[in-house]
Amino acid sequence: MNIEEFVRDGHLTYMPSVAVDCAIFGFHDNTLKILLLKWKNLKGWSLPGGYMKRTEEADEAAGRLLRERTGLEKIFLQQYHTFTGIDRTKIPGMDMQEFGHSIGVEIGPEHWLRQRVVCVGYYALVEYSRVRNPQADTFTEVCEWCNIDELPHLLFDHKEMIEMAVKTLRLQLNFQPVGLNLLPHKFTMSELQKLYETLLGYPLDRGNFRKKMLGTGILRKTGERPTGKAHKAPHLYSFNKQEYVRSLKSGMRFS
Amino acid sequence: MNIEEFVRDGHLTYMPSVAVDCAIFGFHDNTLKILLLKWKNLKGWSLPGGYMKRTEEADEAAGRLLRERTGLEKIFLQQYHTFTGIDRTKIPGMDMQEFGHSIGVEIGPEHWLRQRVVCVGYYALVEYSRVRNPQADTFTEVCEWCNIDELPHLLFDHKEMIEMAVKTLRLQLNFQPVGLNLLPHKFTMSELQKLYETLLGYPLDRGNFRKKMLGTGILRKTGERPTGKAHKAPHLYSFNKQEYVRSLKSGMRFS
DNA sequence: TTTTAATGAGTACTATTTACTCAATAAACA
DNA sequence: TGTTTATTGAGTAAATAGTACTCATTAAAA
Repeated sequence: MNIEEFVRDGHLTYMPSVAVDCAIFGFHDNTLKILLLKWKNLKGWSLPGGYMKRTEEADEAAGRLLRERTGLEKIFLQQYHTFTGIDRTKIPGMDMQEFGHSIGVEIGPEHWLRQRVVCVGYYALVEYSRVRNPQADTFTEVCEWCNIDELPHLLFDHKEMIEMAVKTLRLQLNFQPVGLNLLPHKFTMSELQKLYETLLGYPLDRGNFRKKMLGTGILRKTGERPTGKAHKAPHLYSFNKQEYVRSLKSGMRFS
Repeated sequence: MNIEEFVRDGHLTYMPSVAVDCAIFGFHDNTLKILLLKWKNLKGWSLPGGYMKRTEEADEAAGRLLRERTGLEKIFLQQYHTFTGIDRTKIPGMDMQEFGHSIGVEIGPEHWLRQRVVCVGYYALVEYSRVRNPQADTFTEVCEWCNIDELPHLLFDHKEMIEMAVKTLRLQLNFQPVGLNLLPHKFTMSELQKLYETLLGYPLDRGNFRKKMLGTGILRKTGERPTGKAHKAPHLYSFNKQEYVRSLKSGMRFS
């Protein structure tokens, strides 16, 4: 669907007042990253998102968006909050009419795009390296990873959305398979620790982290020890998924 | 707004595809209770809920509903999930036309009430005794407390909604001021323990619970010891709200 | 060959949790 | 009126978990 079609007939396919936005998290170079879109005619970035189709539920809409941006299927995806601010999509200093002109279409006063939109927020956890060529959408020109603590200027209420998503991710660390979904299949103990430290926001004792992690039984030694880097080669681990999920049910705890 | 007005012009006041439902919890006789509505023309019960006004945000809508049913203001209220199932408001064996006739109004095929509705779910915690005379709404005839494990037949997707609300409440026990909002101002240690046991779903050791609770510093001895009942008179406690909120930030833990 | 920085493993100490015991007490009972 | 009963307040010992370390090992770099 191109822009003209979307502006004219979008309301036939989509619900005009319900959207889904998706905070897609990745972990790389010991840093939490998020996938953002740079808009064509607005000076700012946003989360990937879009209207909900009339024929789909929110989970499906979020999955579709994730697929469209990353090409990935069957990704860990969680609804975390619904945003309903009255003027949440308003852009300071620009009205919808102007925006229409900037993209070359007419958006009259009764146009369906003028309706108030509530937005169901999701967060997704993806393995960073699997996202090869993230795709922008109709209204955007760049889709790329941004460090979570070096965010660009964000449009709409997306700053608040990201803050809330990160906060939720932190709280869910002991109840959701965060490591399993953010790390590659094989990883070192240090990488796992760095992920926890990044999300918790404070350092952990190396020996105790190691002891506790191994104690939970959620890790499997692969036997490999990747050489090539300086110093002693670390073991490579992978998750014992069954045991991980079982552990989460009673709630792990790292402090 | 009466039924005729609502059916005819409701879409001018309300967003036709966004609603809010509210799981209102109370605690009485050592039992978790929820406030439910019995419908006039449908054989079943539902959560209090309603369309979101065009001029209000979800939090405000939930607050309004809570006020309309219970008469209470400034109640602990938390969004917990948004429900978007395609046929979530469908009633097996009855279509909207029939329903319209049953309440004496005409609901044609293009009527605004036919639109798909997504629903933002909230849960509220109220002090049971403060709810004196819960009020039914336009479509319902009874509004009353039900035991959480003796639920009547529920309409729409409200069984799922309640289950999810209870699950959320359990998970939030250590992060939200659940005791503070569900218990009366003054309460005994046993009552507090019963609340925790009810929500957690398993018994706790009395001595250890007491020791830990007093250790957190969130309780204040009132000095009173209510007499009149059999056996040794227990102390009455109230919450030290500041300390409670502070404790929750780092997350309490009862297992 | 030596140095360096990181890993794997372990240890002593502290704090918390768990599973109990026991005296005190207020109403109910005989 | 004295005794019984159920419940409360308080405390303890043992087991478990968490904290702050040390130290030998090792692979690449100097």
